Amino acid sequence: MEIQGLPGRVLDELGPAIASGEIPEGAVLRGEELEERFGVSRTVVREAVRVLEGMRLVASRRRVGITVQPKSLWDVFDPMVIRWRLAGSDRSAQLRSLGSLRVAVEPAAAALAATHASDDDRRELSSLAVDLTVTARAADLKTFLTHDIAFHSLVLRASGNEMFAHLGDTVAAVLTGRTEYHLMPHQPESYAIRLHREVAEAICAKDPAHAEQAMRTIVKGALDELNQQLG
Amino acid sequence: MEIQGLPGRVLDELGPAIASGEIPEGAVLRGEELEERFGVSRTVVREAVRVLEGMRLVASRRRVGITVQPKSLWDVFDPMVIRWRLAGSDRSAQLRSLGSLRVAVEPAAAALAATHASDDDRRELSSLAVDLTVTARAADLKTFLTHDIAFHSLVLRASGNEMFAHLGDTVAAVLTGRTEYHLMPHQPESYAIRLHREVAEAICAKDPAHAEQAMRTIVKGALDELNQQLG
DNA sequence: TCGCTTCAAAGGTATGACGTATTCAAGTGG
DNA sequence: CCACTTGAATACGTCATACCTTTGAAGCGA
Repeated sequence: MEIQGLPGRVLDELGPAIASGEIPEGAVLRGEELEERFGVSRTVVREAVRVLEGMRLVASRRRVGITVQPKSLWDVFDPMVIRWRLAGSDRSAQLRSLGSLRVAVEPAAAALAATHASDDDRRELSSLAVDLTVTARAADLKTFLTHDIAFHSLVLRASGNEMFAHLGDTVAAVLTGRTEYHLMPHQPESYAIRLHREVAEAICAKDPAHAEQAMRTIVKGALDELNQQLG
Repeated sequence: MEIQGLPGRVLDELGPAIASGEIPEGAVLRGEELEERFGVSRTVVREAVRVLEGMRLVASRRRVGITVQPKSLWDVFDPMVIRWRLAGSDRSAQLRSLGSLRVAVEPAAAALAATHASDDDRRELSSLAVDLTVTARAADLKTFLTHDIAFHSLVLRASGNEMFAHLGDTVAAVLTGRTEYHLMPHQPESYAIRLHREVAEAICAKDPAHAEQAMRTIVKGALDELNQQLG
């Protein structure tokens, strides 16, 4: 849960309902209705609605009520919105969007990391690449996922760009979702593993072009695979 | 103003103060203190704080107060946060981050637009490229900015990726900020203009590679220029 | 039919009361 | 002298109520 207390509980039910389209665009909710539905006071409902308003999921107007905004206005980069959509019926659309985003961002992040990463980051990256190889051979999907997330997050963080770094959690959500919904080959491909090591080596060798190219191959492969599985 | 009513007023003052670092990380505010400072009731303060909490700018804990979160936790993709940082002392850092993001995203968006754009989008894009040429010759900076924003927003939208599309407003803020703070050559360069036309033509000709390459040259040029001006 | 008035519905704000977690410190025992 | 317990102070959390403001829509009259 991201936000605490009763408003958090309301958000955890209302947010996914809206993000998944269960409550459609243009639907109108009344505050009193929500109070009854969740058995909480006006204060709590209002605070929850304010947060949703901050994400542009809803807008509140006098004499009308709380209306669900058209999707095009939603803050699709908000981590909560992303999580809610990944959990709901919009999952595949969200995964596609995130896939394209990864193809755009991660190669650039890898290139930047090759020039900006600290020595510690470079060492950690090499270490993670080895871990990936080992856990892949052992077919230990759970640990593999952990290391995969750590690897991609670290590259994003090492890029030195705060916005790229912030996408680490989102990428983590994508990778997790991919394994959870069995959208992944049961045995991690050795080719992908080799590419991860290539990325790590290129970043250690301060070779931006190579790091970018290898990372692009990784994320493009992931996107192709996704499109194949989703039809 | 993004959020209405008194909470919006509080946000418009508190948000920028936090985002600009005027109120530093780790600082602790008390609700009562904010009530007095803004002359509003608990209700209003609490709702404003909830929104800030949704952006991860602050966290509220019992017996402690409202503490400003470390920057690394902020939702740096939230449009409000971006605007606040662009308006404050963090402006140059924010512009750099956004510059790198553009280099990553816009070429990818251009490539996608070349294959996904509708015929209407393609026509509109050609038209905007012409408008850009004309207003650049006339040295009409204000109108030029309008068309420039329209051009880049349209490419992002035409990519068919909702997340890319959502970055349109952010790019608009960057372009606007660039002219406002005189970080732009007084007369738009003819080279950049030619590249814009190249992008439009490539998208119309359904040539993803060319569109991507031309757009990359544009945004890389913008980033170089920015780095030059900021030292 | 058009335009004005009036009314009521729904959110917006203020305030008082009470609940509750959390911290800090005093006190206690070893 | 240290560690643990205990209690009270503090600041947020929640509820309930009252009243204000806005605004859509019904109703009325010209």
